[in-house]
Amino acid sequence: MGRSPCCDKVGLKKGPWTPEEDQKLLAYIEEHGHGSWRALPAKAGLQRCGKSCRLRWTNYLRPDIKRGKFSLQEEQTIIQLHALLGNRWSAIATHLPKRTDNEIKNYWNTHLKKRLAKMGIDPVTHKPKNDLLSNDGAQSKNAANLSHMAQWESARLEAEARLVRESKLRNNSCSSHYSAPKPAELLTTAAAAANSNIIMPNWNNNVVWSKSTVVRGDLESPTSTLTFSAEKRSNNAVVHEFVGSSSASSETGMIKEEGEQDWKGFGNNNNNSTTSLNDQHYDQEGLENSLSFTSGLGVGGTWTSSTTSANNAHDVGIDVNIIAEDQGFTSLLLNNSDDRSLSDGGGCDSDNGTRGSGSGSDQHYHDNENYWNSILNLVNSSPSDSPMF
DNA sequence: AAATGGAACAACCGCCACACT
DNA sequence: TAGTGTGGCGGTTGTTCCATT
Repeated sequence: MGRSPCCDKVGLKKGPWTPEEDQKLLAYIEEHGHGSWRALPAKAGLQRCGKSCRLRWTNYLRPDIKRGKFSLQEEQTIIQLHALLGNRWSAIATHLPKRTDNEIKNYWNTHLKKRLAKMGIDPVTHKPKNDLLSNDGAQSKNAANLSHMAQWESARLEAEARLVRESKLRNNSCSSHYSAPKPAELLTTAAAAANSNIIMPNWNNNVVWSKSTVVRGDLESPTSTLTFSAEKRSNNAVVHEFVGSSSASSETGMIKEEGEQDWKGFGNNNNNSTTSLNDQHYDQEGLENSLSFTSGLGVGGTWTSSTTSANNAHDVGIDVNIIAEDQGFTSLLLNNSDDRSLSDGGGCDSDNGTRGSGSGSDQHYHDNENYWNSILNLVNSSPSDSPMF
């Protein structure tokens, strides 16, 4: 017996929502929470399917949604995260407070994609189109795809390794015999394959070249959302802590706003085994001045804010600690990137675009301190910190 | 003023993963 | 363990708005 489609009932309304419907849905959820979406329409007196209600709520009615024009900062973040994550809109949305994945997706398709294309950057690979056309186009494209895939694969392997590690640590908290494979070991192949250059544009018509060195965020497998490890302290786990400070406005950065927590009470029965960014224990009152979060990691190694380029990281954003969670892994990555220094977190400043006098591929891959630094800087820093704007 | 085409956005559809029985 | 229900995600489509001719 097959499963019946969500909206197969005759008589269910489709199409645009009316203000009355919105009101009904809003009122019901405010009073009862959404509970089971499937059951909601009947209870709320709506001739809609549950799925439609859920979409309407998550994409439009939720109070913690910011609508309207995307800021430059947001645009930049989207582009960079897209280069990193591909079309994982929900993951990208995690880093854009108050924006929905649908909105970001639409904005990408209608604005950013075209703009990148106009600038001669392939919106899929984030590489210059010339690059793809010259040499062997198909080969380059394949390499780019491979890059994305490799990043995914590396993230997936990392997540798996961590899960195994965590469960082992819990089960054998006192055992020292466990030797889960280090992420670096798991990732060697993927990391090597993923070592490719990605372009970061800015809207001043400078194309900023960067070389991705496959430093990775804490990505999960492609089928799940981008999350950060909010691991409980286990016996063997080293817990890195990053404390940043910022005067950034709430418009940028990964700041959790009031509404997000408020709505947790509305029947949200998600029991994700992982903790999303939104679940990080942000101290709301302290957001404006300081933020702290921890990331437990089961692999040895220490990291301070000065050991990576993210020395000017502010706020909460991509989990900087994780990038340097494993020195072995980091070393591997650094080696793969021709031992490029990461100490100068200048991000994607104009320096990186000054390649006019250069020649050949070396200039082509002109140091940008690396692509990830830019992402980190941009996502983590206030707009005023960004040389881009 | 009407027609047309493109842009922007809301909503739908199909698939998938996970939880539950 | 298989079957089923549910929610989430990404791709796509439909509709509306607006500028141009």
